[in-house]
Order: sequence, then structure tokens, then C-alpha cells
Amino acid sequence: MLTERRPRTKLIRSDIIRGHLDAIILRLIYEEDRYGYEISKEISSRTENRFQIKEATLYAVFQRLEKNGLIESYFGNFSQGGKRKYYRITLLGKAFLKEAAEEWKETKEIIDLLMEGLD
Amino acid sequence: MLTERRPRTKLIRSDIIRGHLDAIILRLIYEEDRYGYEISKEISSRTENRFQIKEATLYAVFQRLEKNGLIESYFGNFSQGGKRKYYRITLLGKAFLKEAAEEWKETKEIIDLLMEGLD
DNA sequence: AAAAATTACTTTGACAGATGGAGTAATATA
DNA sequence: TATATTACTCCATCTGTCAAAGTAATTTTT
Repeated sequence: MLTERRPRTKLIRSDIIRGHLDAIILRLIYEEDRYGYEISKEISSRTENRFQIKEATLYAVFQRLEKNGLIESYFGNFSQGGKRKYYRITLLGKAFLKEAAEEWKETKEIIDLLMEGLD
Repeated sequence: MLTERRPRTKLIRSDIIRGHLDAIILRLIYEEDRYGYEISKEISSRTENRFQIKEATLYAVFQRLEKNGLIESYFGNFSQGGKRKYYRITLLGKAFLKEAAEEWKETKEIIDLLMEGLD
């Protein structure tokens, strides 16, 4: 079970972040090889618990990314709990990530365009 | 059928904008009462065809918004084509929209946090 | 040492939202 | 009159998220 702490502000709905998850996970694996549980913790702590990825979702993302050749996995030889499955990013994954970063910029522009001027 | 023109740059994937659609539609109805076909054109033109909402999606959004009491509909008495169904935003809709604008700010912060430093 | 908590991963089934495709219908234009 | 455009609706399908339940190893508590 993942721990749950009270977030600093409001939680982010999953529909809002949907479509960015692959890129976010990939971004963290890009920094260094990581395993699932670690990533879920990292996301929670970096966002001060404003966003928490669900376990089932996370592992579904791994499956998708690996199937598409964006990450590769291997088992770690030590741990402190269940056995860890580590992921590393592939060349293809890096290319995808670069694309995704561009796409995010573009998306911000477009949604800002359609949502601006409400304050 | 909605017209399709070549976008200025890359098209936005639907998963990326999913979760913002309700707010975007609502935002346009907030400006003035509008009908479906008009909204789809407006989105295309404002984004220079970088985002085009699909008809089926648009009308699904209307149904959802109306069911939730965020918009109300009435038939226009003149048109230049099929009969138009106009939508107006409700008080509840306005409140929702304000929330959504806040949420969008928050979302940008969070995704930026998780995606930053790739250039 | 036994029990409980924590770490860590997996699978299944359900559900919601987006969309292709097909269809209906009125008006405008060639 | 035929075709294009304007305008809306419904249905089947696909994808991504997630609750729930389960497996298993290690660490901490009693």
C-alpha cells in the first residue's frame, strides 16, 4: 500500500493529468534507473502530495512503455522489502521524451488560449 | 461534417486535452450563448487548427454539462442550415468554470515540476 | 519467535471519456 | 434538381485509470 498524507492544496484529478503520465514516468526514469515504488513516492514528494499516482496505473504505464520499447527492465539484486524491478530508459524513450516536452509546451499554449481571461 | 484544414504546427492528442474539454467548452459558452457547430469552428480557428474537437466528443460534452446543470439549451428560431441548439451557461456553470481555471493553473505547476529541465 | 507493518509487484474487471462511422434533416448553391 | 454545407444524434469500440484483491520478501514490534 502506498502511504497517503494530506496534500498541501487540492488534489489533481486524474483526468487532468491523463495523457501526461507516460512522459512523467519516463522523465523520472531518465534521471536515473528507478523502480515502481520509488517512482510513486517521488511523484508524491515532488508534488507535495498534490498528485499521487495509483499503483495499478503506474504498473500499467510500465507495461505500456516497455511494450513500446521506451524502457527496459531488470531485477535488482538487493532490496529492503519485496524484490525490485528496475527500469532504464532506451534511446527511443529519450526521443519520445523530447517530443513529449515539446508537446507539453504546445498544450499549455493552446489551453491558455482557450481558457484565458477569467480572473 | 466539420471542415479540416492543415494545422500550423502539430496536432494535439486527445488524451492530452482530455479533462480540460468541459472547461474549454464552458469557457466559450460563458462568452456568449453558442451552438455546437459554432463552437467547433471557434476552437479550430482560435487554435489555428492545432486542436479540433470531434463532433461526437463535442455533443457528448454538451450532454454531460447539461446533465450536471452547468449549461441549459434552447432552440434558435433562425439558421442557415440545420436547426441550431443554443446553450447558455448557468450560475453553477460559472462557479465550475472558476474552479476549473484555478485547477488549470495548479496543473501547469505540477506538470512543469515533474517535466522541467529537459532542454 | 510470532505477529504486524512495510516494501514491492501483479492481475483482473469495471468504468468513463473520446471517437469513427453512420444516419437524419434543413438550408444554400451550382 | 443535384450537391454542398450547416447542424445535430446515436452507437459500438477503444484506451487509460483505478479499486480490489492477491503474492511475496523484509523489517519492526510485541
